[in-house]
Amino acid sequence: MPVVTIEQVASHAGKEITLRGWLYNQRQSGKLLFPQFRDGTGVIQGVVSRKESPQVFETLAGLTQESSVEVTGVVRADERAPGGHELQVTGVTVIQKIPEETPYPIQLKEHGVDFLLENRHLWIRTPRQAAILRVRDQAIFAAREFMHQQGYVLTDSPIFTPSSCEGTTNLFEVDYIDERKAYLTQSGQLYVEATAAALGKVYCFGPAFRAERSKTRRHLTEFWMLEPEAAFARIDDMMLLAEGLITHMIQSTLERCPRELATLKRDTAKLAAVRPPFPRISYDEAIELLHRHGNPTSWGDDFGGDEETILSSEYDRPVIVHRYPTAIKAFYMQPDPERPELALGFDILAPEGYGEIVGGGERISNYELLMERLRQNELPEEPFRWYLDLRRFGSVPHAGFGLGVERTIAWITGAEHIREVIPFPRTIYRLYP
RNA sequence: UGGGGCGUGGUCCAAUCGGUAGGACACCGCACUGUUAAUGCGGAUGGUGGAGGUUCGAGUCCUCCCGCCCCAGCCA
Repeated sequence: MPVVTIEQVASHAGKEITLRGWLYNQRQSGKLLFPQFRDGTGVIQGVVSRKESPQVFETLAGLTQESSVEVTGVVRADERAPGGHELQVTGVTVIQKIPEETPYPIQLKEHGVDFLLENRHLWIRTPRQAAILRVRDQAIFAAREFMHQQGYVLTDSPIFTPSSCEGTTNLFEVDYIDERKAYLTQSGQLYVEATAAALGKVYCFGPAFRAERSKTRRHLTEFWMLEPEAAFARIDDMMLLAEGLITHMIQSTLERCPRELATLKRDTAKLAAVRPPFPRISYDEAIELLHRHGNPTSWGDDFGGDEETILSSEYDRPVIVHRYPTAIKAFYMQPDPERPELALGFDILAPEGYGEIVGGGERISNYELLMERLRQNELPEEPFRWYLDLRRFGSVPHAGFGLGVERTIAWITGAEHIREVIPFPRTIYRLYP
């Protein structure tokens, strides 16, 4: 008896097969039983007649939701079944029955956020959550595929770091060996600047940690970033790369996850519109645009949620905002030679209110200027010695960016909250499960 | 870190002015040969986040604590 997955059943129509999985739900109608099985690849409805298979009927009828089973049956195309195919069950082996006294806690009805997050380890079994995690897998796969195609080498950055990367946000401090302190990285960028000088075009992909007390739907304390860095690259090269990366993530998800996006009821027309070129506007132009919309932000201010919403709602695809005032950007940003008060940096704002998904730009390659910026930002010199070395030994212009994986996936899936798009979200007040 | 809000059976909610804490779902049983979060009837279980206060009487009012959510800030 071939063991197949539910996503493969269509190609076994008319044949007897075996499925391994869980009892997702069950309905009874007189002498007919409609168990629904899931195995991680999908859900299929079974049908059992009491008259024809009394033993199988009794076994399944006594089973509780999410009990684990191995079922055998004949695959039949049937329009009445969700998914178009159903399983005429001929045999069932119970692997574990959940006792009636302690039923499975997640119902197919509505639940509150707190309860679901407290039961995240079980919540991920529901079709919507499983679909999100599959889209996450596809989007990440596509991102790495694209980077590889573009000739970028994966050189991951360390998680333990001796100090802050940007010095602005709060870091998680951990005990290291022998009473030393280490910090969880908030960005791998500084390290890919080093590997870029070694390998040319590189990127890192990994978690980043921020001890900020951010409590919005766009923030996690632990999240994933993809950070490319390339020697000799300029700001325009990076805008082009980011545009290509985002487009590839979107288009290949559309192509390879149509079922998941349908489960999520995502409006795919909005995603299909995401093609290069993305609109590019300067910070100056963005300020003008805001003023035309009656927003009072004055030149020199950074943009908040309201401003991002106004800017991104002008376009049907992500918008790139470039050349922000140096004062509101990180210490390592290269000033624009034509207007030193501006930094050669850019952000990409996702449509539909998903906010900033990319931030990047050119880095300072001059030793003296970088030293000056470290002092201005009151950062210690010692932990950055190696970083300064990069400006002493064959310094070249270079640029890169960071892409927030969860924000991007929240946008692709249409998730209300970023915490739904990572298997086990970590937020300021939640460390369980 | 500021501002706002919410904690009631396992879950989702209701409870008028301070006056007997209730329903639905889940679970169990019965009925139903095409159900789609099935439906109908019946059953058992079980709760006001915690401490104190006001009151004849507190889910409801007051104080403190705990937990969580939303918005802003910071950022990806």
